Amino acid sequence: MTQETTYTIRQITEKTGLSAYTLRYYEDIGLLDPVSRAENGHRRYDEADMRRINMLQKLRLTGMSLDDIRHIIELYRQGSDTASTRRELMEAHREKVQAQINELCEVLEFINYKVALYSEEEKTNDERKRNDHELSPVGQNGSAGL
Amino acid sequence: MTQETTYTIRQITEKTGLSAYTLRYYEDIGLLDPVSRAENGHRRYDEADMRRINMLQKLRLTGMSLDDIRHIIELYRQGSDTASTRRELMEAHREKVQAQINELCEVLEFINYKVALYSEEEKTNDERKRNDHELSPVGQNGSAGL
DNA sequence: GCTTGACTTCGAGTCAACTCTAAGATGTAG
DNA sequence: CTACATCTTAGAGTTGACTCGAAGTCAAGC
Repeated sequence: MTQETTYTIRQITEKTGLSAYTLRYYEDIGLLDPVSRAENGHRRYDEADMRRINMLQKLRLTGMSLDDIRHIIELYRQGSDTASTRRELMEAHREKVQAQINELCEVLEFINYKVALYSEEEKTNDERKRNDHELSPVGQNGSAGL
Repeated sequence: MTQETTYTIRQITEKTGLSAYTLRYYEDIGLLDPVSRAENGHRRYDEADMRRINMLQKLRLTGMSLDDIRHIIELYRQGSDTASTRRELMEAHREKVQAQINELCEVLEFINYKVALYSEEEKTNDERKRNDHELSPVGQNGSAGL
């Protein structure tokens, strides 16, 4: 049989950006299946582990809790009878992610507005400085919030 | 002078969805300026407080830490000399938010892929069930990850 | 006058998700 | 053989962001 390529925990930390602590933690709490070992007891991750970790990271990015992720993995382990439940969970999650994206886009607008406001304040401020020795002070920026 | 409209903490919880605990906490750690009080010592939030809270919520949505938000507020309190620093911080944050949006869009793709995969699995599964009494089993879905 | 309800304070408690410590095994380089 | 790096474990500690408990004040209604 062709030997499958495997990775040490260190290699996984480099590939994923997750710490070794976190990788062991994920395994402890059942997000990863027990990772196979070299003769000395060190972990050897395989491609399937890598795919699982990738999936974890994607779902974590969207703010899904480790508990919810574990739930889906649990269902997966129970076989293809759970496919429709998994699909439903994913569809529900898709709505949440879409909502997140929409919110973030709104905040992006807001940030753009703030940047413009601060730029304006900078300009006004510079002007005041230039004229400080002969002209009266200019009013504070009269704008909203912060 | 025209009396400015003010709000009780309860009204603010209703408007913002933040708990009263959280509102007091935000004030304690300096995210809100000390809120003015009624004669009985109860908080009376004004429009400026509302705007600040709105801003806080928007930035929190993007995952900015309370500490970073406080830093910007601190700068704001120091006056318009800090406008350029604030602008730079906001521009840096804008990049992060843009990156977040991009990542979330990628994950959305991934989720769509998973939904399709699970749907496929469902279908195959149903078929297997329908034929269970006379046909041989069908192979597991041979696909990636989870 | 007594109860109810909305608030107040301060300090402590909770939760998720790590993150680290300590002690020990193994492997490689000098 | 010694030194050092890299892993192992179980369990404790940390962080950020709340969240709550206890005790007290105050106004309105019965």
